[in-house]
Amino acid sequence: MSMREQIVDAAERVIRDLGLARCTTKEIAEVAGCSEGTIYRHFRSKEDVFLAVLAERLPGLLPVLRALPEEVTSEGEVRAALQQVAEEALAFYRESMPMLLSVFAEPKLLDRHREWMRANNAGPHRAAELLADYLRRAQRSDLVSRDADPVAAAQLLLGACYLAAYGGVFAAPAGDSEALREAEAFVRQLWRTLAPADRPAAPARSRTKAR
Amino acid sequence: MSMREQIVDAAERVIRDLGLARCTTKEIAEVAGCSEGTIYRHFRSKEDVFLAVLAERLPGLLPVLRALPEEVTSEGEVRAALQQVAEEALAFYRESMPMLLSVFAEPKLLDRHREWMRANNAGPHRAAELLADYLRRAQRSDLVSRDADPVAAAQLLLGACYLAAYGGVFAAPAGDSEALREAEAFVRQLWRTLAPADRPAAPARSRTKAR
DNA sequence: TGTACATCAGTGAACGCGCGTTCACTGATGTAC
DNA sequence: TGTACATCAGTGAACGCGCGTTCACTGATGTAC
Repeated sequence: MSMREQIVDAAERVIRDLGLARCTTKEIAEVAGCSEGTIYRHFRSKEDVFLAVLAERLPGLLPVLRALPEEVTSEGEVRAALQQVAEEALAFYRESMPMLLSVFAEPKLLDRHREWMRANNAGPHRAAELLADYLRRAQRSDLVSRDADPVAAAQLLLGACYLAAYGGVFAAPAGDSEALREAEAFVRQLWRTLAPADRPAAPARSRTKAR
Repeated sequence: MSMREQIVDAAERVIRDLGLARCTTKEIAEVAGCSEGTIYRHFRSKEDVFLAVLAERLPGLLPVLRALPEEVTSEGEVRAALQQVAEEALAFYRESMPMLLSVFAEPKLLDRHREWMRANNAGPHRAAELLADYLRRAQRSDLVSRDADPVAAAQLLLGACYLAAYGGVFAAPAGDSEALREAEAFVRQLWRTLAPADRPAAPARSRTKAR
């Protein structure tokens, strides 16, 4: 692994362990196993290191959403897709939370990160858009009610995952695996409350049977 | 206004304007119109000033949720209540975002804030609980479908508001009033997608009877 | 009322510390002939 | 192969700066007699 990669890795770890405010060049160098001077052989400033962490080390949620199928063929598929999206979203938000939130403490860093996100057509709004697109396709195939607002539904699902992740990180900073499993189980149930509104097509049949 | 209040006000303004990382004792003193020494007549440390800001200057969302009526009498009432909750939640999250998020940059501060929240029985989970309680009461009065999971529904609604607020702050840090109005209009529509699942009474009168 | 003293919010210069950044230097590696 | 030189990632001591915090001091206000 190149020195540059080691430095970015180290910065990420320090941010997670000690917080952005305590992520100093000294600390990064120690974890990376190099001198502070070396950092400046690879980056113009500490801020550039942070930007590299944000750009290169944040797990992506968008790829998952871009991979949602073009053709929607069955109701079960929609259900499974929503469930998977919810799980991935929760994992992503939990993973990124410490870094995403810290950035708000330093407006200059936030500005540059925002600019990068805009240039790469990323950001929270894109996730909702992609999921809404999928729901619209499902609507066209009559697998989701035409009454439902795809944008609102996407926002509801992703928002619930986001809030669950935030609540988890807020309540238990360390990797509380029990709480995490609980949240995962909870998120898996979300579509049950959200979906009935989206599936009036199959109401009589499946619903009477199921209950 | 006492000097103490002036200092807390000043700290809040500086955090909003410059970010937590740039909120120094010098800056606070300048905005408060006193010397740096004066801050230490009223607070033991800078961290204590921040905690006072968090405890005393964050607008409350919980009071709104605690004010939800005990008795639920009509379907229109539920609709109006959900709409109001969504608007208040969006406003609260937008308002608090810069401070709530910054805290994650400084784990020590986060720890103390969390402890305070716990002691005061507050936090994100409480909001969802209170809203879920209300939905349960509505269920008991048959104004919301018994099939709906109140906890999930509460999480969906509040989560969507939270994500909308986050997206807003992320996309436009300054008070972009147009984007804000857009988000408000959007949030006002959320219950339309969420509620049908909770109100089988309205769309198909026969269904409630059937059960 | 006048005098002597006590109290205490507020001052601002000074402090030591830890930060991000610089730079003259080292030494391993590559290249020309 | 051996020799002379160039390159460049990495070093670590040193720098100046801005930070949070301290403390001897000021001066307005209150109180006792």
